[in-house]
Amino acid sequence: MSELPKTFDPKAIEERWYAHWESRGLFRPDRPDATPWTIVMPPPNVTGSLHIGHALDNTLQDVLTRHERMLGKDALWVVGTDHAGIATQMVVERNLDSQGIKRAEIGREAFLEHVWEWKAQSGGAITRQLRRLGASCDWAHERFTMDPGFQRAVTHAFVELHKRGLVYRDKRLVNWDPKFQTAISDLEVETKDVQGKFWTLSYPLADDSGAIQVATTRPETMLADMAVAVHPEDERYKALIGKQIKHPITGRLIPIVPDEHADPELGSGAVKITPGHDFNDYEVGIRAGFVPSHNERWGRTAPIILNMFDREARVVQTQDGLIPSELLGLTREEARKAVVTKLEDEGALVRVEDRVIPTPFGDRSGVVIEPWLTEQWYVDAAKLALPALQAVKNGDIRVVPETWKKTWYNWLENIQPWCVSRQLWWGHRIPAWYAEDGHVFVAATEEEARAQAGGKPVRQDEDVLDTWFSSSLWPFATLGWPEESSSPLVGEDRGGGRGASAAQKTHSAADAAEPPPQPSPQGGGRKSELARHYPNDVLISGFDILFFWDARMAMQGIEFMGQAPWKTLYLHGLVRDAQGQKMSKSKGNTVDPLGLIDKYGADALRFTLAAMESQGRDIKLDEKRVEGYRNFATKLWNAARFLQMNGVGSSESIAAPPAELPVNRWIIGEVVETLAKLDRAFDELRYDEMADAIYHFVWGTFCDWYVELVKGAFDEETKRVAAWAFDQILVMLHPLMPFITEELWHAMGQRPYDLIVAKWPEPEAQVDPHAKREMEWLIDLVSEVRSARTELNVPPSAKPMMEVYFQSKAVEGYLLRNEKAVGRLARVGLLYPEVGRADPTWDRVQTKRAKSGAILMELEGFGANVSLEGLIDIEAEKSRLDKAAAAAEKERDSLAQRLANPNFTERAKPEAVEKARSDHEAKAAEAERLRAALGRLG
RNA sequence: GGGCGCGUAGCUCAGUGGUAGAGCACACCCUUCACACGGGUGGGGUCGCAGGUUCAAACCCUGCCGCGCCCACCA
Repeated sequence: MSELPKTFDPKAIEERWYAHWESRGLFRPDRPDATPWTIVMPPPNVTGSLHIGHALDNTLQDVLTRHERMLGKDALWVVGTDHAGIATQMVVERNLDSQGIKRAEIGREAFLEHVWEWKAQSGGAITRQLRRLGASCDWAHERFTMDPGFQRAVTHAFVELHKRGLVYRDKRLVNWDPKFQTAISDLEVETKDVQGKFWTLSYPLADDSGAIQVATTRPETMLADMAVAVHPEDERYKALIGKQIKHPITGRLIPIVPDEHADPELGSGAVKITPGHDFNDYEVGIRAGFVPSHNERWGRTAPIILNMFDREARVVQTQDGLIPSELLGLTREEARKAVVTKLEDEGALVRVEDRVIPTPFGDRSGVVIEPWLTEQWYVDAAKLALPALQAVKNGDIRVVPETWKKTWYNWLENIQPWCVSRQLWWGHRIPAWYAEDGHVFVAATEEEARAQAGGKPVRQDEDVLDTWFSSSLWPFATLGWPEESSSPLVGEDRGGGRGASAAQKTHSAADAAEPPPQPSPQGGGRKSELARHYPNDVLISGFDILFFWDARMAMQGIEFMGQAPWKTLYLHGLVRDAQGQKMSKSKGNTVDPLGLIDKYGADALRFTLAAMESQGRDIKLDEKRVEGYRNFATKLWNAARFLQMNGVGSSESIAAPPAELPVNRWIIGEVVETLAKLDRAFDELRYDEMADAIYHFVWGTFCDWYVELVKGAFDEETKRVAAWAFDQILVMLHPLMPFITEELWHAMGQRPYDLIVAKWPEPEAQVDPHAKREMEWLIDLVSEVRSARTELNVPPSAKPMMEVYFQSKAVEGYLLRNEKAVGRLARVGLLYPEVGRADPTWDRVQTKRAKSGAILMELEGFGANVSLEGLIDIEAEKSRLDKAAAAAEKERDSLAQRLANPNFTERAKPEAVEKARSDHEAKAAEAERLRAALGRLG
């Protein structure tokens, strides 16, 4: 036992304990025979730094992991970083730029070397920051989504999917990001409303018999128009169907086609069709027959689709060579202006209106996305989605909160093919090789591909995979998949790692470093890490990546492992600022979790995030709240100091010590009840309830009452019980506040093991209802006296005498056993007159005292007067009693009214009626007592 | 257009059928020998609005008002 400093300084202990835990391998003690429990951390971007969302996400995960570890399980929290294709490539490219090095000039290989170099030097700052939060993940096996093992897994997955016909190459319109010059998936497109214009153009008929008006929000794309569509039932245009139009700028002859896409209500009812640059028009083109359909895609004579943009979205010549040369090379914006001017000059511009246009933007680049015709690799998401959908429907995956199930269904039911190729350099190179004739071979290695090609030379696909493709393998690829190895999981690419594994290997049960773990029902030990830890037990993620990551993990996990990747999917909300605004760097309203940790300690931040995490809501983070929980930590710290000063140390047993004193029997029961609340909260993943239960027990029960009640009365029994109860507090609070609890755990006594691996309590002790009733009576009495004193302005320093009487032996016992505590807490001296309540003499005593100035206390089975001759105003006392009596009467009457209603007594649940009856009796008696007291005052 | 969610004390939020809760803030009192990052006491709510179901509704149902988010090709 060591003496505690007077003030609690989180900084002084956090770093020390984290290093201690990590260096001894306590985040993953060797428990081969224990029941496995598994969670994987959403791998943060290697370029990332810890923001408040990470802090929330990882706090929630750490709370569960620490709890499961304390339950004796082989708790594995998988950690690692994501290579983050676009983000990382951008960062490195920018760095090189500032040194005057251009990516395009140095070439792919040299660039990738720079990326790896950058990663070795500055990547993974976030992993240090996670440590500051207290995250107890398995660093010894830290992974990276580009480490060699992961590369093998990704390649294997892609090749397998291809074999199974679930991945294919296709030429169709994609969302093209002209800034990054890569395809992106639907999910990476954000549609935002932009103030734009609506142009109505006049297209002349080729036979000079007139013109047709078309409306568009993108006039520049008219250069690649291939048709004009009208609704087949639109009477205005029926006669024109089949006629040709002479395009006003290019002179191209294009048909008027019937298609239901044309909305007669919108614009002129006729719409220009540009299949190469608009998703709708592409579909119209297929229906009208001038765009290759999916069936004829690989046919010999695929129709041509006109394209007028290059990869930067600058105007290029269409295949028919009809775009006027002065327009070539213009950007989209320039082309729009030029086209409008030309149309105006020709009198083909009918009208321009202002209009709000839903416009697609790249979520990372921020530029307008261009639908563009390219060949890309696609995953047949619709097929993979079905079992993922089913897994939630049939309960294989429990979704918390349940409301997200509908979103899950809705998205998976309408899922589109997933474009997984990216025209980037940094990422998993697609394992596809092309022969000179264009034939494609998908294989794990070039050798295999060449073999498939009959020995002819092959060239690997230049593209890389969507980062989410690799991270969707995270729940099993981190565990050694595709190898079904039975050897312990081996981390890869641990360059600069912290070398915890050596310590872990030397750590064994012989050290008595931890209590015996809970044995696995399967016998454990024999199975591989993959078999032991898949499926994972829980996944915790923000709902913002539900589609990006969670759903894709479910699809890949079921496809490759035959089972959903996790038993429970827990989704939390976003952290917002105190005003409820989404945090963003541009708004400048971000809260830096590390700053909060510096100021208030990691425990306070963790506790705040957990306390505010109620299911289904975003969190509005208010720094005041963090401050409040810092105060809570200080309160706990000082309680420990106080116990120490009174000779309380650590508990000798995990089971509650034997106790005779009601106050001790009572606090043991309160621990048991708190534990039950916590266990329920853990079952239901209710973090707010965990925090609430332990907070109120520690502060409101243990500190405010137990410690106050036993103050100055630390006999041996009380010391033992106090030590036990405080130990239980430390254990129960540890998952939420790991640092301060570990510190106090050791400060309170010599321990055979660290708190991080201590055993989570089991309710071996019992609630003693007698002790509970007694202490609650006592607390009521003290509260009543205090309240009356304040109301009647009795000086705090005054210590008047309180004359008491009892109606029953039981109540007499309550007071006699606790008279010192009552005297101290209520600040009164006790006086026992030689009369009882049944004795009419007592009534005269009360009346006499009341008239000369006394506070009259009336509790069930008990009465008292606090003599305050000359100190109180009788009128004030009268009004106090009258108020109390009126309140009791009001409740009595409302209960009486309910009981008088035969509908209630006949139809309500019997328990409800019974409760109303007993409440009514109690209230009636209380009112009577108070009125009697009032009567004595005249 | 479809879907989801929210509206409870000044603020942030619990509470899912039986007499409204917490933290913070606020007011008053207290240098009581663990803690002023503390202790004590207290004020404060037509539970968005209107109907309905029920003996009984903050809680269930319907509609409305206000706010937020997600999805969707209206040129």
